[in-house]
Amino acid sequence: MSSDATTAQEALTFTDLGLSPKVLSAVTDAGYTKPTPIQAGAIPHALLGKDVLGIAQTGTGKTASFVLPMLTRLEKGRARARMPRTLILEPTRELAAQVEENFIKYGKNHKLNIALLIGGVSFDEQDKKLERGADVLIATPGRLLDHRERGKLLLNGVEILVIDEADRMLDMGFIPDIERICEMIPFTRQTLFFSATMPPEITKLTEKFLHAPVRVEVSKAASTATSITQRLVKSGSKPWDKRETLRNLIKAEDSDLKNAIIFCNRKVEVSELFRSLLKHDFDAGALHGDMDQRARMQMLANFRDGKLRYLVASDVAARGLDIPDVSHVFNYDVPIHAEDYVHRIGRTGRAGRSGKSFTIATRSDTKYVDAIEKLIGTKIEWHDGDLSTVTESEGEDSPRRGRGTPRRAGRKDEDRKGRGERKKERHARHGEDEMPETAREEQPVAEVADIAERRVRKDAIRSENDRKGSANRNEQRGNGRSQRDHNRPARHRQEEDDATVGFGDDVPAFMRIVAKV
DNA sequence: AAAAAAG
Repeated sequence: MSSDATTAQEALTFTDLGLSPKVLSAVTDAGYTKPTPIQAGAIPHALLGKDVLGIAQTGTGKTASFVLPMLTRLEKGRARARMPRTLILEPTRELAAQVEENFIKYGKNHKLNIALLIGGVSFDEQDKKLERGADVLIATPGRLLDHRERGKLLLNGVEILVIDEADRMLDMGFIPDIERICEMIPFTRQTLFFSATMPPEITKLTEKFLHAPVRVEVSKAASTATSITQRLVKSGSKPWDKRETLRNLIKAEDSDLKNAIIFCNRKVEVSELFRSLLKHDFDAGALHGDMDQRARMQMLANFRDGKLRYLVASDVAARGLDIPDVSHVFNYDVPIHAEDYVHRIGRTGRAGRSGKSFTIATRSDTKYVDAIEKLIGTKIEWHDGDLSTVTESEGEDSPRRGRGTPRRAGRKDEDRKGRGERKKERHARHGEDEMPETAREEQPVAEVADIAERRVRKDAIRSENDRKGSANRNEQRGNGRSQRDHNRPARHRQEEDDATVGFGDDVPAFMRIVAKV
């Protein structure tokens, strides 16, 4: 490590950093004048072609700290077919897409070919972009290696390599892939390496793949602790109890609540809660890794644009996602790993705003709550009395839940069961009148993803209609429906027809229709 | 007890 980049950041503006006029003009147009500490520290060195080790959390302006100097450096030279000039590795598809957006935003004065290589979407378009010659290649590791193995991609022309969120890659078991990829790229490259923390494995990686890096360390966004109000909320431990707790909480917060991310620990819970909220007329979307990629993208976009007020999500959304104005974070489940708590609540209180987080806790969560409090170094206040006052509803063996009703099945269980058996179980559950309404809303992940996807399609059709400004909606609708829809079972088609009733510009009506299903 | 990523 050569030097710590300590500069008088107060005095700095973007014009002092050595960026090209094209980049500066895009930065100005985006409304920024003053670089963040990580930007001020990293950009001058990155522009000189040095390796950079950036230690910074998300939300510190880290992305621009590599995007801006890369754009400046890319102005010289051209990309050749199948030989990208730069490569950015990201741990999740959403983060990769977010980086692409940054390149589009700040690269608007450049003529750049940007290729996004992520899983869950078709190869064709990605192949075409590679063939054309990519100046910027943004990828998740799996899909990148897939392209390489198919011979569509040569990495020996890469001039700049960015490894982002390295510690998260480690958590996700990507390090062997990262090492493989690093070894495919000539060592004459420049490497920009970012991590929020520096566990020993990551330090080893930097020693192996970075050459005399400039270390830029940014203290944790001091705002996190101060601008987020944190509360614990007691709840009975049954799913219907927790859902009711959540609904009451949301309603009580209504006047303060602009929008909220609601985190669950598991994908099935995301699906269940999502459906439940729709049923109760909440303006909700869902996001987890088993959903169709288009649905994932659309849900996130709609939440960002304010078309959805609530986003029920797994930890895929816990880190790094840049959604500027989230007023509330609800933890429907206490995260099992304390660090995840910090990442989750960090989705609110961003950019100097204040935020609120509520964590629903049951008796069995005590030890996880303790671990969180230990990690953050403070006790979290209870919102409305602690768990000693909570009343648990009946257990699973009780008549309330009914005989033989299986406990919530994990995905593996679901997969092992035949269709018929699952159907039988659903029928059994529906026969139980005394069971709370919300307790019945169980639905395999795939089906919810399917619903999500149909919503996405409707949304797409709607924007298409808006764009054309057509007078004849019915005709448009007919045209907009794909062949696949006609192949759907009648019940689904019916839903879709229902859903298009009252297709207005003001109200996303399709949501309420889905809720009636 | 989970999630993420290549199918």
